[in-house]
Amino acid sequence: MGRRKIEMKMVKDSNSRQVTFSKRRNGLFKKANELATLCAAQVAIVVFSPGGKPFSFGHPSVDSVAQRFLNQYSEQNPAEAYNYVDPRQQARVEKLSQQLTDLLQELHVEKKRGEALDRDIKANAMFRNKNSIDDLNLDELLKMKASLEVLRENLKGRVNEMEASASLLLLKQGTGEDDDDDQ
Amino acid sequence: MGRRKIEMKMVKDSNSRQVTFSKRRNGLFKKANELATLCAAQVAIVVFSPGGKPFSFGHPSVDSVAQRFLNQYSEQNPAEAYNYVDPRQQARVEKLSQQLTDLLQELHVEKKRGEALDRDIKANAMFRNKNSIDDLNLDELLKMKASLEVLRENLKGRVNEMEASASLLLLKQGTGEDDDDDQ
DNA sequence: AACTATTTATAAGA
DNA sequence: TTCTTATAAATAGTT
Repeated sequence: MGRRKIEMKMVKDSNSRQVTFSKRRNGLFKKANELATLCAAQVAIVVFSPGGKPFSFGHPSVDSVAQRFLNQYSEQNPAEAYNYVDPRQQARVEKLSQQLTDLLQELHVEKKRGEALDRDIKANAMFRNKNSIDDLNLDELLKMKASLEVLRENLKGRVNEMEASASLLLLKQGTGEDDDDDQ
Repeated sequence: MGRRKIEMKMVKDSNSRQVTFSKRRNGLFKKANELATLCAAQVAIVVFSPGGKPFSFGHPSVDSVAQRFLNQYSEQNPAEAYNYVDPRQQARVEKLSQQLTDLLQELHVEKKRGEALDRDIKANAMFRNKNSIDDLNLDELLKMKASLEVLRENLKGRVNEMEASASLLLLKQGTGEDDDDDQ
């Protein structure tokens, strides 16, 4: 967006990448602020720059949103009463987290596979269209494509839900800090 | 942005607000994805809609970014001598653990099926290459259609299984649904 | 869910 | 980094 359209690949040049990161981080936080303002929504964002520096945006604060996220699952759990985490429990959570990460990785592969299939079907449809051999089959193919897209959307949602569920087990102690950190 | 510029105040009409929320949430997540892709950055977003439903975006995942963020602030973590484990949390962890085990089992099956699908797709591609565009006839088109239908059935089955398995991971109600709205 | 007239974001350049 | 500007992208209002 701008003088030229750019490929959605990692910007190779380290300097340009840093510039792009700064600009887009600002843009992202601005959008988040607008979303919160216009819609009375709560938003929390944490970003690590390519250099590993943390930035955050929160409305009303990262901490409050994280707490709310937590409370959804801990119900009336008076978790704030103790900050200690049993090492065995911690180890277990970490193991679960690792498994979940692996799982998400696998699901990511599945998604890629689905996208490849989409491309195949699309190519097929275009090919047919160009040669206008069989419009009925083209229509069927497009319907199939739409159906696959719905399935894939469902899958995507499930992954998000899993991530949210897992977050819970990990967001334990208070976050501290809310609005903008710095580089 | 659009037909008219709008004031940066909460949208009063509940319906419009919901529409705006959906559109802008999508926009925000897209921007976040671009930031992560272009800049090799890690990004986590949690949003609560005006209706109170949570949505999240994470690259590589919400929990990994949250962990990294939280670790920065847990340096002075006292780790009391309590040996108490909240039973509810313990139950959650055990339940999740079991579900993950089940899910991993299913994924193993899915992997095999995915490999078969890959072979099908490759065969299809070869089939298409072998026959020049000009030679494509109705018979071949029908074969291709049949083949694609088989592929769709396979994929549908795989996604259904994944959805069923993933559902087990849902600890509570209303965790973001898929990608859609709420109120 | 789609469609556009506009506004906004931003890539490249200074 | 900040500004400028040409262009790409997002989206408000509409159907």
